[in-house]
Amino acid sequence: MLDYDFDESIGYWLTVTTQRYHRAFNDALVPYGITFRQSQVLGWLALEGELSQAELAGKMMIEPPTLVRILDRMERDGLIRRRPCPTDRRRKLIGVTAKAKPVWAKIVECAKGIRARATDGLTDRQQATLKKLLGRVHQNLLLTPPTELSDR
Amino acid sequence: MLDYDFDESIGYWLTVTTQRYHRAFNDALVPYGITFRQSQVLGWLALEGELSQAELAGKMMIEPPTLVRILDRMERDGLIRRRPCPTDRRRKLIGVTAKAKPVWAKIVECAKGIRARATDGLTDRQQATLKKLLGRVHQNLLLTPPTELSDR
DNA sequence: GACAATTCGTTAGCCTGCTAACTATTAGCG
DNA sequence: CGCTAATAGTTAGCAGGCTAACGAATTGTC
Repeated sequence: MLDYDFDESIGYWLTVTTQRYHRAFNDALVPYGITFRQSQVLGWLALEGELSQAELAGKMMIEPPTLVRILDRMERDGLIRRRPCPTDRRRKLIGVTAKAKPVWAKIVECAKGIRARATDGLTDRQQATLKKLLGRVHQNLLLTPPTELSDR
Repeated sequence: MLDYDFDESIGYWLTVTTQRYHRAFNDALVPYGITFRQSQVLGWLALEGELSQAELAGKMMIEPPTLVRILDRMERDGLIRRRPCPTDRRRKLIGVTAKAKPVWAKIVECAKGIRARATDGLTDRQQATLKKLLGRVHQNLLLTPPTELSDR
């Protein structure tokens, strides 16, 4: 039978919990017409000011091609602006528009609500533990996979 | 500024860790020509035998339309078979093909490897804690969102 | 027995992930 | 200076997530 317990796997719980989290977040954002990833873009821009696409992709831990289409939609909806970098003609600087600013205030409320809901019943210590354990798993998986004898 | 610490958010760690996990899993499965979700389908079928699509979607915690395309690809690749249910003409029973069986043995090895890598440095107690905390977050987010005054 | 409500699988349309490959530009080095 | 290498953004193509809406079949109810 070669059975393998998905229920017992960390990966299973990681998957279903994250899925649930994103769904809750996206549902909460529907009234404002944006998505989880779009809110994250606005979040980083609010924190850091203008960023290039590569920098933003780095902060969000996604690949640049993934970011391109997220930004395309946000630009289409008038939430962000792409501006050519004055010193490097390859780069484009991403900035928020005036239209996005009031949206951002709503998102912060939303995010706090979801976070509170997600961590309901968990003590501060437990939340810290959860983050620490997730951080360790993340770190473990960042390392290059143990391919037999890297050939370079 | 209305800043909101993505770094401090459970959602951030959930997102990046899960992404990393899926990427590691998919990378490891490339030699066998299948993906994480496809391996999960084979896993549940190995455990439970033939299942309808609705049952399978329930086990995998995804929506039926999402499953349809996953199964389409697996059927195209000859890994599974859709068989009309003899007692209910709406249902289709999903079963693995002979071609899929040797693949499944490989997947189990793979999955164990990834799981070991992900949990490297974590004690059994810490792994249990992680699963318990994830389970609680998942449970919290399953509840219907606190929409103001459900109107029915 | 007939009609309404429900369930099953599917399709269409949207958003998000990835890799590979391309163009344009900049950086590095002989 | 000039050529190679690296970098920034994009496109194309694939896989996976969702909701809304549909036809076919079954269930429930009067």
